[in-house]
Amino acid sequence: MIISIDLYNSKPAFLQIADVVRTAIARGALQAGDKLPPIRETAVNTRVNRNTVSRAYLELEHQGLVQARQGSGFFVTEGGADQEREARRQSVVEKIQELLGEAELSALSTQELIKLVELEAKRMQKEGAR
Amino acid sequence: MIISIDLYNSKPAFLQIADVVRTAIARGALQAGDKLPPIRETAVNTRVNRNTVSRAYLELEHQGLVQARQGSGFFVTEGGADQEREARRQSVVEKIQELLGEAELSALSTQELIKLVELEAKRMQKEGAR
Amino acid sequence: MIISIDLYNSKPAFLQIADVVRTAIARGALQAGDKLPPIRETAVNTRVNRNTVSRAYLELEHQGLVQARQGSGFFVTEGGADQEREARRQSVVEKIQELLGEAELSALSTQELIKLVELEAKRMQKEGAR
Amino acid sequence: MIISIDLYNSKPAFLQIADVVRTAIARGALQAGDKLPPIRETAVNTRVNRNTVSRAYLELEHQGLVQARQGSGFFVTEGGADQEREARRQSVVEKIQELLGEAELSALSTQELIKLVELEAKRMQKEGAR
DNA sequence: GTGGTCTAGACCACC
DNA sequence: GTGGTCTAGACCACC
Repeated sequence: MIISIDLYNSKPAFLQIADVVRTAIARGALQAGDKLPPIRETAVNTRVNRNTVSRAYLELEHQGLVQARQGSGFFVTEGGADQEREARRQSVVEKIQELLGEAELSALSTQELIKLVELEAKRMQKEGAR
Repeated sequence: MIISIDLYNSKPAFLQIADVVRTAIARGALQAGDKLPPIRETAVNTRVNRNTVSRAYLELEHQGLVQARQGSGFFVTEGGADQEREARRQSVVEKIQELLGEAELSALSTQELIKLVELEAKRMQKEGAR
Repeated sequence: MIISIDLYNSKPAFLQIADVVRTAIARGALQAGDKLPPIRETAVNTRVNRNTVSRAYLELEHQGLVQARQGSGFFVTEGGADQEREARRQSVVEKIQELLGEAELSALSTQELIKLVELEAKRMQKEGAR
Repeated sequence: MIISIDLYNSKPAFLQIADVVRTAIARGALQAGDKLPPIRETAVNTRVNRNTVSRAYLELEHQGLVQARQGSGFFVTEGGADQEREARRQSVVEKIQELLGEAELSALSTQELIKLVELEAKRMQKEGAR
């Protein structure tokens, strides 16, 4: 796994790095027990100081997604994937609630909203297939 | 129709007033040809200066949702409701696209997303029924 | 660029100010990216309150000709000049249609009308040269 | 010649009647010495009181376009057509001046203006031919 | 320094 | 009664 970020993005580099790892865990690209790329290696790949990568990994450790083993590296924890997926599910649920509120204020029924979701999902699939 | 706003909200008062009217138009509470509450009346109800209400109504006029008739008041235009509903639909579609993007990064399938939408819709219905 | 208006004109001051700027954009005196004179400066030059200038600039922003940048000023937008020129061309076409209708009711042929246009154009050129 | 007007038009009936006659004179449909339709007849055709028609005809007499002959009717005067055509020409010239002024403020050259006049003239001819 | 929002109050035009 | 324009002045946010 190679981590790369966008240095021109205004989002702090350490947050971007943490996000990339979180997404990899959520999607199963990194599974329980898997080793994260070493700090030095990620620092080179992202053209960022080692301290910045360190901060990103510590962030993930505080969150309980990964765990450092002295002299060996960072490893994905047992419940990490489930925890991250649950957090993302929560965030999606919140956005859905906003969406439903907005739909209600727009005279859009839930039926129509779901149709729109299906429609857009198909459109994205097609575009992704290109 | 009585317009009221939240003076402690950081959102400018004139925008809040415009939004209340826009929503009323989108939902059909104010229909084509209907008269908006007079500027002075809304100023009293919202505890805001006449100029501020004036600005809100002017905003809606620029948008083509209402039209002023000198000495008579502001009236909802013919195509106003359709225009506003279409704008809101567009905004909902954009949020759906964001949501689908996020769902994909979270290993959430479209099927699961739609189930979540249905679930939340039911929950909100229940809460609304209370 | 210095904006000045006629305070004794019955046309509202904010419209006069907006028209001066619109004309400057149409003629290329203000080009895409150019900064408008600051609100306070124009208020002094036109002997009008800041709010009045503000309203004029807001009008232009609603129209898409200029754009405000917080703490920096108002700037002419990319497509502003083209948009304004097209609008003016449209307005001229409408006046030409009226003129042709009137000419027809006056037993004036199109040929004669065009001769009149050329004649008047020359007269104005001479007067402008003085 | 039958005179008819639009009773729902906000323009006063007597002015509408006078305009119809003036246009007929300018176009040569009514020539020097020709008799205008009798007041009573025009009153019936326009569904208007005889006094109103009378006022219209008097207006034209004041202008020197027609002349009453006791017990006989109203007749187009000798110089009437020329006078009316000159007046209309003058009015057209004034509108052309406005147009040229506007064109100048819009970065439209006289050449382009004349092209627009020719273009619109052709368009109107085609539409009239239909 | 630059724009954004708001108030209180004046005077006007149209109805 | 209803909207339209304007002033003088306040306080704020972004730079």
